Amino acid sequence: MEKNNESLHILRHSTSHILAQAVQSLFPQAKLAIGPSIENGFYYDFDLTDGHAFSEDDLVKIQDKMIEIVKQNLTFEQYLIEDVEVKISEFKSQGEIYKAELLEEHKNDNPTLYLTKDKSGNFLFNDLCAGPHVPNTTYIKAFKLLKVAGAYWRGDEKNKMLQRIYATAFWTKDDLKAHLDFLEEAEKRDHRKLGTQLDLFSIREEVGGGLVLWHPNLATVREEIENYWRCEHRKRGYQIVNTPHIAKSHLWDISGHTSHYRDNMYFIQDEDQEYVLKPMNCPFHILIYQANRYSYRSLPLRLAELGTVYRNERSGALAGLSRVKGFTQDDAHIFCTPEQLIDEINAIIDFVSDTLSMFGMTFDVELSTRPESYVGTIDNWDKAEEGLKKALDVKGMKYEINEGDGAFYGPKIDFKLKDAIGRTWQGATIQLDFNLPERFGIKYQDSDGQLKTPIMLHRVIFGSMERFMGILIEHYAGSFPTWLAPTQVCIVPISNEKHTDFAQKVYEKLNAEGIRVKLDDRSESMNYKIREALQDKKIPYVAVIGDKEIEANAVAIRARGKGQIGVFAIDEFIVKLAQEIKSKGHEVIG
RNA sequence: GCCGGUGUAGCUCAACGGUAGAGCAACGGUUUUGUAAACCGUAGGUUGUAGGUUCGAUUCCUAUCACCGGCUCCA
Repeated sequence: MEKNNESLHILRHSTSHILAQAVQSLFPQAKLAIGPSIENGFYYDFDLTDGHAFSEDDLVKIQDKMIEIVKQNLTFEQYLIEDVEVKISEFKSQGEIYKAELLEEHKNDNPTLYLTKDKSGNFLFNDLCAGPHVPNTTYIKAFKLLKVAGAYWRGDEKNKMLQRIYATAFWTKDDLKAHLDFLEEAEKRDHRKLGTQLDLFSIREEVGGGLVLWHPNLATVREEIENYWRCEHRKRGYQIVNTPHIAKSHLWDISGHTSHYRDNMYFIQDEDQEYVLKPMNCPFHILIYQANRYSYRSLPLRLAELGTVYRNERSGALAGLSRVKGFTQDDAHIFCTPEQLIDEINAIIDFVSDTLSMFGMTFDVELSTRPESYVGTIDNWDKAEEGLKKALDVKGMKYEINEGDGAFYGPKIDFKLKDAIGRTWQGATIQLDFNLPERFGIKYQDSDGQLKTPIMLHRVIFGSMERFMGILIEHYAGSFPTWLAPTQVCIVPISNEKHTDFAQKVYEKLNAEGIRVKLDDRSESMNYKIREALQDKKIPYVAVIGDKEIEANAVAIRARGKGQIGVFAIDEFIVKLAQEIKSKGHEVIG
């Protein structure tokens, strides 16, 4: 059997059968649901009908049992189900209701069973499965059970919650070890850990889950990114606006939020007037549009805002900076004519792609279509979905279709960013909306003199500042490039007594140039300060100052992760540092 | 919201029925350093919160808040 990526899925799927066999042998009451291969591993869902919950200890026992089964050198054999109805009732009588349900669905697809058989030809276990599998268990050499989690049968929260065991398998022990090492490495990059370690942000119980306190360090990173964002928007023809945090409920009745987004909204009662804490910025931008008359010549109108919104999330959904209740969207709304639409969408795709590639990030694209709860006519929705598809096709971008995942007012193009652990997060999104302009009755005057309804695009590049920072922290593993680093240079005098005066002058000089610099004149050893600055605080540069440097009017530079890189005249260092900062991520010094 | 797990000093962890201990950080002192952890000392906690069981609770039980791994949902 050739050992490539495709066959790895087969190996994993086969290992999942062994997992099921082990579980049923240790827990005869366990009923089998499904056990597919997934990216980086596989899982199997079980219904432990007696309410027992798999523990860490159980995982060890199950893993041992699997090793025992594998050692028996069993063969996998396919078996065609001849009488489906008989097998369904057999499954039912065994209590295998999930298998029965699956077989019922696949009864016209020539369903097969896979059996594991020992050397004497005894069948030990069977599972409804289309296959294929590895020929026998000698192929299964390197696997590990990772974690237990709850999962709804068929992913529907109306169904029973099953217990899912996540695991992984590889062709060799070395491959397995490499993957486990990767997971460990990813854990170190977790933005929540780095957030504490680097004093970036905190989330306090007293404030509430999903509400972020930005510490000075992360606020600095954000400031740099926002400055870049503003500058880039002006270049690309956007105008920047600001809008309030609350508005009367009536505004959200017009937009449709009170009926389609209610569960996510916070309401504020003020005497007999009800207000809503804004979950989105769009209605405000529409009102700004309404303040003036527009013609086809003056469109597109591009309004951008770093708008802070609040959304009530289901309690289990919150996660670090990735999923919060209060967040700032780098939002924009573009009002345009149908003729301008494709160019506008393409310009946004370029904007997203330019921005993400500046950070060296990769992304996948998805097109999300009409959800169950929506406003507007099917005709408008079809037009909108076609428009987005056309724009993506013109760009030649590859994308997946995500049925029913659009916003309630329009379909969207989503850009999925990967975090350190390989989880994907929605970052940038472009949403095409024929509906809100109609609901608010906004118009423009076309070349034929007629008043027409403009098309509206909602879009974000970073998604939210919070989530993007989370991804950024993990992306850089906390070692921000110089332009973003909260502290860019740490000055370390070798002897406080002899060198601090000069170090102070260097500090003032760098500070006057707008460089984020710190002088470490604590009574600590030089080695300690260097280690703390470079390793713990992940500051890009340490400037060491001693007799020789004072003599030469210079600084000895040590760079994060690189060690000593040389002695620079102070002015030369400043020039190079400024170049590096300006380059936004490209290393100049060294 | 659901399933499972976890909340002990600023951080990382220990003790697990007999009223809490370490390392790092902090603070004080000594040291003044030539390139990734100098030395000594001090202080710091109603063990997330509220109830309950018990002679006695950080430890057991219940509720609640928060976090973690997932599911569902989403920027």
